Amino acid sequence: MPELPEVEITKRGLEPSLINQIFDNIFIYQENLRWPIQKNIKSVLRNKKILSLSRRGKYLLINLENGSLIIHLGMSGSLKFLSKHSIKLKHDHVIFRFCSGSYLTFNDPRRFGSIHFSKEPNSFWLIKNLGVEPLSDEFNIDFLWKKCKKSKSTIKQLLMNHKVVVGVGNIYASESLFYAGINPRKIAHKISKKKLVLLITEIKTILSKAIKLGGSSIRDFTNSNGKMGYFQQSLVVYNRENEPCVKCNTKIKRVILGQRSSFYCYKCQK
DNA sequence: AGTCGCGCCTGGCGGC
DNA sequence: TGCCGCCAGGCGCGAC
Repeated sequence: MPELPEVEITKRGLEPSLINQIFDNIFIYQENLRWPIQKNIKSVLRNKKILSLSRRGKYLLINLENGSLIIHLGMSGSLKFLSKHSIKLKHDHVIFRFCSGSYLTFNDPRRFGSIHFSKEPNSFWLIKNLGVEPLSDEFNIDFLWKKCKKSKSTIKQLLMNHKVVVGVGNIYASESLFYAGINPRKIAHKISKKKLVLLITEIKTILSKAIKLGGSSIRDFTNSNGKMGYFQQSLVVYNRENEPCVKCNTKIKRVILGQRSSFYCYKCQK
């Protein structure tokens, strides 16, 4: 399931191949993704050149002369660059063809992903209300302290609230709370400033590390080279219910918070 | 205004 | 072996 690191890896992987490509045609095999693909997307993209790629939260932005293609990978989405025509795979919902004869395919078994076009992506409805980037300087103790002070929800739910901070999904929320020694069920405004400082450091560290290692993957994610990420091998609590804690050997617990599985060690995380 | 529960969708897995 | 039912998970939205 792609989180911020996976999207960043996809972006970095695709960028060299996509820069300067000019859209020729778009083949839509399934228009009902998380949001229906807009009807005019073919005409909007045709003959437009790709200038750059960027990322906002888990949204990948393919920036053109006239606006941006906004792609979300949902839970199971992946993008692949193909230098020449190839057989359409199951769940290849959209295939972009470039004038060079190369292709970009959007594959997404669960169809939680989406594809949009916007002339001004920063004010696009899916983007404009997003919180701060966790790897930016805006994600600092003053910011998180203020957010926590006025929050009645648990720290894990606050971390996963994309109006607060983007890109921290279920896996990295669980992992960073473990490293910071904070119980995911702890109410946000009851956590000390000192602990929050540590939490910020751990989030930044773990996301950077995951990007470096090539992204994590539980089941569905493959990066743009088609290789499985291997960060999953270094997950310490996520999906490890009843396995021993790496620090103290206590059995890892699983609880549901906000409809999501959360994993933690009740001895190491207070 | 902040928080919570719902539903979209498919593949994989456990149970019989 | 085959089929069924359940579950995961991102995230916008409506309800409170």
